[in-house]
Amino acid sequence: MERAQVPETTIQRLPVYLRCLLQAQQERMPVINSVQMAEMCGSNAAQVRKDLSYLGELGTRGIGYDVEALIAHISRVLGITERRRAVVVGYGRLGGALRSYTGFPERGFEIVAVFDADPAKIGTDADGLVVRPMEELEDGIREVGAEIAILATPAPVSQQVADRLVSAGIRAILNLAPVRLHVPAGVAVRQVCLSTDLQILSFHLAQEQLT
Amino acid sequence: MERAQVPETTIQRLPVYLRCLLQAQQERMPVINSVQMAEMCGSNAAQVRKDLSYLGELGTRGIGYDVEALIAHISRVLGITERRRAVVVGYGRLGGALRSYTGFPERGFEIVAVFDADPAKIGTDADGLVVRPMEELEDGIREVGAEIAILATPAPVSQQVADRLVSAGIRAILNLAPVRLHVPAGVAVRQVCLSTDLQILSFHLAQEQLT
DNA sequence: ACATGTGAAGCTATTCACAGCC
DNA sequence: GGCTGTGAATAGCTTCACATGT
Repeated sequence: MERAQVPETTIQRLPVYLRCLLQAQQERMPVINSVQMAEMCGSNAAQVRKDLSYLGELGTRGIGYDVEALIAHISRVLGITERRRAVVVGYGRLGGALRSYTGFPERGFEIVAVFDADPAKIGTDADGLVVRPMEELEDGIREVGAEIAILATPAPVSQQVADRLVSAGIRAILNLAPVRLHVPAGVAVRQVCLSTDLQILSFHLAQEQLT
Repeated sequence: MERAQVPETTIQRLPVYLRCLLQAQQERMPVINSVQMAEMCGSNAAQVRKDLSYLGELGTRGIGYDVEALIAHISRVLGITERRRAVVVGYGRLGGALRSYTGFPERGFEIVAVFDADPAKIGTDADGLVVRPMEELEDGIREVGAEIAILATPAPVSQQVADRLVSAGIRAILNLAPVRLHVPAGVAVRQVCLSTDLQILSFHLAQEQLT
């Protein structure tokens, strides 16, 4: 293992840096420095430098960071130099929105299959893909070579679907249902819960209101 | 200021505790202890106790925590004893999914208005609400007394819409567009970016793959 | 006996400040 | 002179371990 260990907090900021670098690239900036990056992504210069230094010595003293090179490097660290294949499981309103979200392809991801349990949806069009039945989940995942699953099923069934995803070889799950998933070690899960975010916002409103 | 200062990390876990307590309530558990809570929400007992202790002395030594009382207390801290009113801005596929998401009402939130810029959508039904034009944004927000905005507009216009939300008195924004919003102090923003989450998952896949 | 609440210890992350290099 | 990379200092979070109360 060459790369010592990039802290998890740093990893979580890499996508932000990448976004800001892509913007700089569009603005035809050949080089960017830590102060500019910090401004663009709402951080501070020392943090940016420290984070990037975990990935290697990527900058040039007195100059800054080469935008192209840094984009390439962060993309490599994030493992998105090739587009990664993902499946959407649960084609309700949220699953539908995710399937047709245009931001994924340009950020390194491709939706390659869609599954749902509802017989009325099976076989219908999902923005260019066909909605497949849950019975085909394991085979379908192997067929298309998907590595990531976006889980947009109803909360009560999410755990059992997750178990099947894992047994089909999925190692990364983005869970949109408000339940904690139990998965074996080696499987990465990220939880997105909009109600949770709203409740945190509500806390801040409540704080202000007790003036 | 009576309540010393609840750490931000603790606040972020309160919604998780609340979810787990509601589950305990449904299972007719009158009392729960820190070990059980930790198991249910994937934390550890010391963390649970420390977090809850920031809110006051809510447990009984030798017994544990009264489920009902703790639900009430956390709800109060999160400011969701009354349902908070939110507007959805941007009624595309994502905005549509959010508007009809049934999880909000039971977690303390109510969508009270929907706005969009597209003339073809204005006036149409949004699951029981009427899609209103962006021209009515400020007046509409004041009219319905909304405190929170869920921002699901295209990335390029999100900042200018956010500015208008703030000038209309909104103090909490849930931003679903992949751009950093600049807002004045006193306005809380939470950023949800699914591409970011996928990229973090991709990093973990990449780590494993370099075996 | 049992489980909370909490100082203290240990650990991780952020910020500072400057040496090192262009 | 300017900007990176980084050890040192600081701040913040988590875990431990036990005194405290039921």
